Amino acid sequence: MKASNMFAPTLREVPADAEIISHKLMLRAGMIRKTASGVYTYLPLAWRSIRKIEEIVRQEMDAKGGQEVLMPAVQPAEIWQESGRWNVYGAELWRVKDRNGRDFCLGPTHEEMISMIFRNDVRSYKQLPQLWYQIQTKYRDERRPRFGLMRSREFIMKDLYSFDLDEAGLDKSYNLMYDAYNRVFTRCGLNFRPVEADSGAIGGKGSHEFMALADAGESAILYCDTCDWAATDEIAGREPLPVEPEEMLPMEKVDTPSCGTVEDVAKFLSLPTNRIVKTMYYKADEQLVIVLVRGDRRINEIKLQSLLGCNELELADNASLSTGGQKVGYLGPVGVDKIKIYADNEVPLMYNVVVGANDGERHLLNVNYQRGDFRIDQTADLRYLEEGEQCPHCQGHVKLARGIEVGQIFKLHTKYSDSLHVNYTAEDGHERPVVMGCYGIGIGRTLAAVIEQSHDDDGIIWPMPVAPYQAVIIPVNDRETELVNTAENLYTELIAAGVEVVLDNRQERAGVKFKDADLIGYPVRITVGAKALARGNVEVRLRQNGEMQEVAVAEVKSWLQDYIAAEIAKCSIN
RNA sequence: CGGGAUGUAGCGCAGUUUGGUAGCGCAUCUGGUUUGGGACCAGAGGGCCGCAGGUUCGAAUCCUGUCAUCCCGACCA
Repeated sequence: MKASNMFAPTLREVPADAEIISHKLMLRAGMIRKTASGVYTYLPLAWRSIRKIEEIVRQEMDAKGGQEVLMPAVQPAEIWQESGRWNVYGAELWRVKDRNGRDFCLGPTHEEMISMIFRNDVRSYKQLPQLWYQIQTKYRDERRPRFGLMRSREFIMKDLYSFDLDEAGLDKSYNLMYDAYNRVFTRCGLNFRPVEADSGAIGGKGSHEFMALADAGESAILYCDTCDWAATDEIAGREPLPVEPEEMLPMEKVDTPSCGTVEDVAKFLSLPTNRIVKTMYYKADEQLVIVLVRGDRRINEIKLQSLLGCNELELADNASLSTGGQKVGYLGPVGVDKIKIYADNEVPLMYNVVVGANDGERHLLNVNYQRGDFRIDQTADLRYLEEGEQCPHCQGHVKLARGIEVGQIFKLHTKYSDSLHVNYTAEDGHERPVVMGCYGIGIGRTLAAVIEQSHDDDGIIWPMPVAPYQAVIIPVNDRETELVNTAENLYTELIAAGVEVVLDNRQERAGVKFKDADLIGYPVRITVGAKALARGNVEVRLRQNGEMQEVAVAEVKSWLQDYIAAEIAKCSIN
């Protein structure tokens, strides 16, 4: 590619709406442009990198026996109604109507579609297992698109679906994908970590997320500083630690004026926050429930929602509380009889706790569940694990990091085969539901994650396997024909050798070309200048560390080929 | 969904308070000088001031509505 004709509109200034580094750099390097909120056009440089990531994904999927298909982005409402998700998915499902008013959606994912295909054409156990995948544009009408390709409404995603005879087959498929994902992200040059995860709206039990570690990440992950346990904050939890028994003191009601929060109460009573029990009213599908948690803990609404099995969960507003004369900040479980009470596992073990008195600005001291002071209908792990707590699996301690979710793998079991009646005929002649798994990779998000992890003040530093081009040749002065000719010849030779190289033949001063080269992030820069050329050399500079060396013109091709091969090898497994 | 902010040239912004017919930097084009880290001089082109309505002799500016974009929050009792 010659830069004079390359469409890479680099910017000196960043558009004001870019917030994180990868978004800014992709805009500045002329890789993407915004078309609407959360909808982007991929310009040539971004598209080249995207295709490289896709290719890595294809190779690793194929290596596990995956077969690529392409399904429609537009899906009829009927199949979503059949699975029940038309109503469950919520506002993020991008619904559209055709000219006749028929309902469709732009697919956020393709479980329904692929299940239909399977249902129509696969009958026998002899045809299993199957691993089908697709790479395509998907849609989620995000409540708040942000951070460029990181959280967009239209995005490119690889989804693979596995169909197995039984759980053992699913485990095998799942493990194949677990391995494939490690290979994919390693080959993309990412610093990542697989973590135990919640399966969310897609459903099913058993899931890992692949997290690229980055401060700009939207997910929090907890990991052990000693063993290799790691999980998202959404599901991380542990059994309560044993509590020292105490003498149960008589319950007492005290005035606690203007103490609206746990911190206020703790301060007012000179007690640590872990001696208090928080009482939270939630509205779960319009049903009021109470949730109790230790004062210094945070309720994990994802855990709560999956326990309650409700579609919508929100904290109750003041209006729905005031009926009983209760006051936010002074709520408690004592004396409550009509509302179901859920408690985090730690709560029933606690002695002499403080709770709201449900009586003006007062709290109750020395409340003991074990004495029967209040009722709990169900206990469960309902809180977030916090940094610094003991690891759930060893004596180590929990650390917190941020990550970008670039992939997730799920065991769906028979969730969709049951609702959509996806069966096969087993060896014994009976119909059985097929056991499914699904495995996603956010292609654009992976690209963003790479940049997020690999850049400096001047621009992007591409890992070789996903760089849009491997090298750039810069003749330093375009009036000197010897420089220009050498650069041209080198370019022709490298192209013939299969090197992905750009010749920056623009009528620009050297400084402009250097700045653009750094911004775009070509891994190797070949500078053709008079001084070195007098010695028969060109300068070769590495983007990743700025190292510069002279290489004889005749040696450049083999030098580059070696370097590229070595860099790609650095990002490979085995 | 709630709150806040912003929409003026491709990008970044000023002008709005106090209404008088639109400006700066970068980018673009032309000519010249320059040529190893975003050059300089001279000139030029480019804007329905988000959109719609209203007030006014006159609106980027005031009023109403609407759309879009961005940020923060989405309840810790």
